[in-house]
Amino acid sequence: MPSDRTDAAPGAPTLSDVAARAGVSTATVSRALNAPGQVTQATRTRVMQAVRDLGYAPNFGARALAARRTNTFGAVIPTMDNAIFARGLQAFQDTLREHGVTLLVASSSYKPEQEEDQIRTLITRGAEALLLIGHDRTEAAYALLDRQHIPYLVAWAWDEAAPRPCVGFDNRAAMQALTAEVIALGHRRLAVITADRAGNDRARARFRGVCAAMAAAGLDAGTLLVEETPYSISNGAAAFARLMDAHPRPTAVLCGNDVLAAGAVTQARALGIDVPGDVSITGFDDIELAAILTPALTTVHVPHREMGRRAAQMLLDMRAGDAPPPGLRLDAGIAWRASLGPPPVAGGPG
Amino acid sequence: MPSDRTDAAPGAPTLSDVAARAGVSTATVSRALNAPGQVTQATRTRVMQAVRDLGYAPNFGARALAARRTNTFGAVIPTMDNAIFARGLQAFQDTLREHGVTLLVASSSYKPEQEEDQIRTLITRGAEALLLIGHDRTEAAYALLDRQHIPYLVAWAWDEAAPRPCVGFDNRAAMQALTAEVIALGHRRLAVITADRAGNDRARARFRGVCAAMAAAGLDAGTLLVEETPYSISNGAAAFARLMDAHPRPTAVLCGNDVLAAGAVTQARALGIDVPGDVSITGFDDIELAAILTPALTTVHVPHREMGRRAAQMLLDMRAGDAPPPGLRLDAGIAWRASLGPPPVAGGPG
DNA sequence: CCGACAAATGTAAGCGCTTACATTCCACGA
DNA sequence: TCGTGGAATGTAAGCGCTTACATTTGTCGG
Repeated sequence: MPSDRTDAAPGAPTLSDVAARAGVSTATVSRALNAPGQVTQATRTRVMQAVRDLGYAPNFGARALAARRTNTFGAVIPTMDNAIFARGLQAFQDTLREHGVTLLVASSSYKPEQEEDQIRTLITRGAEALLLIGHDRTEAAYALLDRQHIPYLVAWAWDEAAPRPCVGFDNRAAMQALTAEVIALGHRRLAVITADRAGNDRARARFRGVCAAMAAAGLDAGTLLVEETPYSISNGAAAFARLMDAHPRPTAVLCGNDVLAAGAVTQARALGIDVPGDVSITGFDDIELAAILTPALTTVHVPHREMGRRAAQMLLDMRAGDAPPPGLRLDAGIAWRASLGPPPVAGGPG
Repeated sequence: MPSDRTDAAPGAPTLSDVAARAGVSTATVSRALNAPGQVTQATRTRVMQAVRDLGYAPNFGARALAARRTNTFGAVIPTMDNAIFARGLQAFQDTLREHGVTLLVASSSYKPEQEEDQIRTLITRGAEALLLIGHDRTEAAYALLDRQHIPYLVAWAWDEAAPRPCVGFDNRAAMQALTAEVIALGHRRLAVITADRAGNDRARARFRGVCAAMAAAGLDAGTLLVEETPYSISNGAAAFARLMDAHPRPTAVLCGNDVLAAGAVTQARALGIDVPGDVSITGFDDIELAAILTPALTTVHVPHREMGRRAAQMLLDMRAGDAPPPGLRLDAGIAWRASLGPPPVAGGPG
């Protein structure tokens, strides 16, 4: 019969309720829970029984406050709407879990102010380290991170000039390589469907990759048709439809990612345009969707899982006090599938 | 120059650092932050400046501890891997945000023990109310919820017999209606690709819907071919391939959800089987993917957004102390697309 | 059977915040 | 000029936990 004040209003059970029921002090309960080795087998059993009887669940806030650690990391991704970040984040989370760390995820809807907010929220909730996507963000966000002494890592983007730890692939180089292949197949009239480039360094880098490949092949980048639109299947479809109104039509449409490409492929079918017979379409990311489209999408394969794993490892090391590691560059290759082929004969080089 | 002990080790700035810098007490800072009206304009300005200067972010744990509220809800969904729950959860979250509530999401991988764990974790982190998917879970999980006095709501499933508040649609009835249409088109040899039914009441209900429709049409449910496999595109593809080895082949394959159906459709193409010419395929959920498959998928349309919105509203009411509401049933209709048609003539009723 | 040492347990001081209550300040009317 | 009341601010007591330190218990050699 607990005589503790906490049983006046029967709220959720607390440590001292458990202690009272088990007939020990709160310190012993705490130890039984967190360092079982420091407690007698008999005591532990008694405590555990009390925990079960009461349906006790510890209060994270109180624990964090007292112990000065949370074992929690955070990640802010641009969107949860599509699968671009899902696989990498899963690997990130799995690796963290192996090390006893919980991951909190927030999304910014590709908006810098919202990202800053989410960073603050995650810090507030005790994140001891943060994973961020790409380099573009407000100065205030970086300042906040520094003031709070929170280690952070930029992922999904590798940039040799970056003044911050990052892990990822070279978006520009990967897109340049893909574009070079497209050009090698004979395509001359190219178009791009890109996400908003403002505030999105990955999108900008990919776009620059296209331009670089054209320049390298002696093509005039001024002939490149550009559609800029937020990531979504329907936006990709609409952008593709607009491109098909151009005269002359482009023979290859390079999409900033697989989601836009999915819209393009779908729209092509709706318009009765054969892919890749009439127009070739490429993506970027190689999400699961890419392989099940009709035709299956030729795209840039990104090592999502490895990136997630490495990111987790790097961030764990940084929390442990290691010096910020140098940027880690992973390779992104081309996944060859059916949506890319030579240009139609009638529309060949001219 | 703060003389506070907290500046000995320059950790993250705290309330009292801000107070010192602004030249006021911690109480005033707290008020400036949480109840700006109670503080002079001048004071507020000074405090806010100090907050910015220091890059202060409040400590959620400490705040929750002192204020005894977190404005946080939780949701445990079976998986984040596919899009089934994404749209509904987004609407849920948006509605909560309008009311100043933050959502924490965890996933259980369709495993009851893991779900129990995640429920405990969310409670631990201060969830004041929980959204759960479906009715199947351990007794211990329900006991925990009750002990902690946490209001919770079951979503994605409506069941008139449920002893708990729930919001959703009638999985059995919806699947029965779809199956009835399939039978009405002339199909007699049916097959089902279902998720594991153990621990998944939605999958069981959908399966029962198929059986009920067959019984109602005078078909022998014993002739139904059944493939049970975890939700994933590749599992759906493999299950479909197995079904196509049967003699005689089924003329319609009813999938437990769109993800499995996506696998089936893809596999059909790989096998050179025409959909719906040779075999019809249906899904369930109507996720974005359904419309962009080739052929586009006939499926059960689920009112994800409305369900999410309603769930949020119900849970907010419950937190406010309202009596648990009666179950709320939403309608799920059929989204007619291209993947369902009459059976091939050679394989007609016989 | 005793003392010494280690293992088990208890005591109590905060962790950073909110908020009830106490105090101070200020504008205003008499 | 002073008293008064409400607004602004300060004081300090916890919220539920962990952990340094103190105390008790148990074990073993002599």
